[in-house]
Amino acid sequence: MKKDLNITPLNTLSLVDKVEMRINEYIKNNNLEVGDAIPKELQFAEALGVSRTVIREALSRLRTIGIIETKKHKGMVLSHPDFIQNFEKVIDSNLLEDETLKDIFELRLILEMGMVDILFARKTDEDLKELEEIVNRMESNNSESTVFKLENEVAFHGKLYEMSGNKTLQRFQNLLLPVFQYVHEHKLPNAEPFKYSKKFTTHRELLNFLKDDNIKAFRKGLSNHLEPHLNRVLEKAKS
Amino acid sequence: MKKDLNITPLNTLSLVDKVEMRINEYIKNNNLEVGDAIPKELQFAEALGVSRTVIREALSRLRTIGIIETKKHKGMVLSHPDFIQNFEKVIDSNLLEDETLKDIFELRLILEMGMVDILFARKTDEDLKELEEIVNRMESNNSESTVFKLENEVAFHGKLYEMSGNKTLQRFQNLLLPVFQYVHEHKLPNAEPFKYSKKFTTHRELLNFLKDDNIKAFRKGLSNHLEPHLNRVLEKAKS
DNA sequence: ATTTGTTATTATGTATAACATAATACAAAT
DNA sequence: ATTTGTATTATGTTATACATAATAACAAAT
Repeated sequence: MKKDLNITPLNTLSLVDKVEMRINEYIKNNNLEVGDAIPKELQFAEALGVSRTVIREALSRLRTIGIIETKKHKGMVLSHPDFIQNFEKVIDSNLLEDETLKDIFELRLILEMGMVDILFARKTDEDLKELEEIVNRMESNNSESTVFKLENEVAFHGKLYEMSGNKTLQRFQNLLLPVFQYVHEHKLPNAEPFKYSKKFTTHRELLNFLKDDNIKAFRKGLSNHLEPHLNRVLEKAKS
Repeated sequence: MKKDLNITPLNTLSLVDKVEMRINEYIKNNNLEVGDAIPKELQFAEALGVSRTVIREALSRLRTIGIIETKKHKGMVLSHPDFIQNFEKVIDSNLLEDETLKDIFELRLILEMGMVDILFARKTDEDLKELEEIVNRMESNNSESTVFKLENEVAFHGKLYEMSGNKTLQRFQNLLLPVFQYVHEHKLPNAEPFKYSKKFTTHRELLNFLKDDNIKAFRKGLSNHLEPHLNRVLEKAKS
């Protein structure tokens, strides 16, 4: 029997919240760059008129997202935040929403389809040689061990990301992979046997398209290769 | 004249580091789910034999990455971490490495090229109507104001992401956009006049491909549309 | 009977003081 | 000249105390 007063509650920012903002401003306003030192905890505390406790918690937040680094017992300096690092903990927590998990599943497909141009622009002969070795292993390894199969699958696609030359993309995909596997196994309908509309494009064929510098065929082949996954998320869309 | 003793330094994890891990373990081992309450600060402090200060800093980290939420003066509960949220602060800090910035620039192109399949699977007539309105505005707005042009450009491509139906992708792209603009303007060589190898594909044409359900033409057109950007990152690759 | 006021309890927010420990610079010793 | 000792400094950690908001239980008022 709650009455909806339709009035927005006033947001009481905590001291730490405010201090965090102030320190961020301080860094920006002083045009500080990576490597530059920032004032000591006590200096901040005195300047802002709050206790060291509050300062420490605000600094702790900045440290958590990676924009400052503390040299123990020495001081703090600005540092390059790691774009990817925080994802790891988030993903590792197993607390993401189901919808987000599915979004991530799609994201991985999107990335792989979208990197084709860059992949072809940057692939080297050395890359292709390595990739061929992976494919060879996949074919020789007919032991049907599901674990090995998956391992090789990951190696193949992982190599593609590596070949893109985009480290952030590569790390991002590495992070997405476990989510992909998880959603694949637990969150999507009608898991296995999938009927391909056409012939299934093998890893060997994909490799050959790369070697022949045939981007069109590769794109089509990759699309075909990923079709079962893609279809599952698209089926969902229709229902 | 450093002597290399060939002995690995012992990693001195701070108490907070350890406590953070312990609390993470606690959550996992007890199979706690979103919405579940976690013990009070004092209970943690007592159980782990450390001061409340340390507990608070560890909890602060978990709060920063979004896996717990504290109801002031009441207690803490597990919450869905926001996959994107942490990026905002990182990007806003202006402290990312140049290489990461360029990676992100590419990432945005990759996303846009890669989402075509999903885009076509999910687009609705309503979407197309909205998109058409945007294109109409773009064409009528011949005031040549760079600001307006950019605004419309953003609206058009933003709408494409919205049409993908993938909220995470959409938010991700929104985050990437300012980086994209920044790199576009400050970090890449030979900025403007770009000679298209073929005829430039306009927004109107892209819209029509969508309406005609012509995915092939759209893909090609989008590739052409993004060519100047793509070429710039690929030029870089060769040098 | 419902609302309002009172009170006690609890948990987080904040402040303060103190000590531990590692990094650094510099003096002292050999 | 290199090593060793020492003072200083800044962060890491603990302990204690109080402020404040949420909650519940119950009394008082209409």
